[in-house]
Amino acid sequence: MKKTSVKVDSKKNDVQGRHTVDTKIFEVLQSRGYVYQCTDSEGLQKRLASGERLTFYLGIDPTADSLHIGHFFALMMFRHLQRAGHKGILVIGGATAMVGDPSGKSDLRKVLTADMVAKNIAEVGEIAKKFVDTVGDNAAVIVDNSEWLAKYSYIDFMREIGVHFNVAKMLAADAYAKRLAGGGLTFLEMGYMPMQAFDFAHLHKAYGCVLQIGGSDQWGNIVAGTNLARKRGLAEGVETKQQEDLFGLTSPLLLNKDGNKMGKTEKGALWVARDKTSVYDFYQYFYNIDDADVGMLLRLFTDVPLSEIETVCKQDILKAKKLMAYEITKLVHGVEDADKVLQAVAGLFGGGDGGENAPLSAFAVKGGKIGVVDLFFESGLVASKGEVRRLIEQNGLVVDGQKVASIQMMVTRPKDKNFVLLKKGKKNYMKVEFVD
RNA sequence: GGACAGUUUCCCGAGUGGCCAAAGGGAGCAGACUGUAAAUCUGCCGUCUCCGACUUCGGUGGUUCGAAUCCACCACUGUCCA
Repeated sequence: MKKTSVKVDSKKNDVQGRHTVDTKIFEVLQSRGYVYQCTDSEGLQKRLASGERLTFYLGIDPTADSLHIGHFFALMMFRHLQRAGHKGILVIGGATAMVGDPSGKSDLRKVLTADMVAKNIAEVGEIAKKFVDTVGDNAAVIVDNSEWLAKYSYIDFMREIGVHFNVAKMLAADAYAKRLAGGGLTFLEMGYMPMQAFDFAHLHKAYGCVLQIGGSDQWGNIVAGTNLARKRGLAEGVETKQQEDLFGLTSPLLLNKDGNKMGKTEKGALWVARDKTSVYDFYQYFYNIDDADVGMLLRLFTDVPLSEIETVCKQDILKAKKLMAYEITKLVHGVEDADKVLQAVAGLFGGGDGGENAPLSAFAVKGGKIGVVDLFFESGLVASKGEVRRLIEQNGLVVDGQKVASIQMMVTRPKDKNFVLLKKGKKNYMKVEFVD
């Protein structure tokens, strides 16, 4: 994996160790479209504008071994806040993943084994580091919530934390609505909210964390956290100072102009890890996005100034789209890979021969020739041989610029090179290498 | 623990003994038109040695010439009662 390219802006801190904080960060977040709900918008705005360095946190449950675009959204918010000079804590929910967040789900989550969770923790932490700066003066802290949750016994947790939860209120929360409507809400799932709420309360106590950010589906959990922290503060006699109020901030769901969730590709979710979604596919996903969504994506996932976004979208939507896809790819996969994709794309779609360096998935063929049907099927570009036949009938397959006309066709190793470029439809490419 | 309902191809959802590889919709794929966009039109959309054969309708067994459809048991999901 390449170096993480999150820069530390040292100018943000002066010599005395006093922190210079971007007091406009709330406005920045708002104008770029990150803000959906806030527990106390005015209060938070005031705190963020005060110039004081705040500690905030974002929790990610390692329920899968990679991150998808939804996480990316929250991590961008994290990045903005950290760059603005605030101190971030990234909580990897090793403990909460063992239970499973029911928020917004209509079915019970598959319960993960401890092994799976352990594996996911490592992977997710690794990827998150691309967005989260862990060095420098306001280095982010990455912690696993099992550090503090695992040591609790059931009885202690119920007595200390559970006592603060009103089930009637929990059930009224939007997060449980779908599970409740389905009628299958389990006690396990009810137990999730207190855990996450406890995270916030704990972080407040241990790190002075005052702000939790997350996706809109986290609203219920976040509010529960702010409430719990207050209640516990009182219960322990540590009266929470008024200005020490806790804040929650959520980002909207990432929807395209038709109101569908973004981040799905034909192969499933759009992943941040390159072995799950290749850099090329990642770039292509964004390039092929609807024109109407380009501005939004530029605001959310790039650092391009707002004024520039507006101009470029208005004047040249194709240029804007290209910029957006490139910038996002660069952010997630690094400059080198982003440039490589750009080069390949220029070749593939610009008429030249981009096959040579294209970061496309490759497939090796033994010997010098192979039938087209087998070739396309075995390369994995097409799911079944029947489909290969259909595609040939529909003129959808091309080998090295040559339309496949018959299922009988044989593909042979070219004389001047040792590979051949397969194309399915207009934009699905794959490289096939001939090996001996 | 008891009574009842359900489990269909990627998703939703028809199908109650042969006319079922299984209606319809969505998603997806390909072609035309374009800008690697959208919209629109057309075709495809279980697998294969593809004008024929094979395997699917929660699982296992059974009835029948013949079952996604009937019976038994099991599993899971849900509803109501305790």
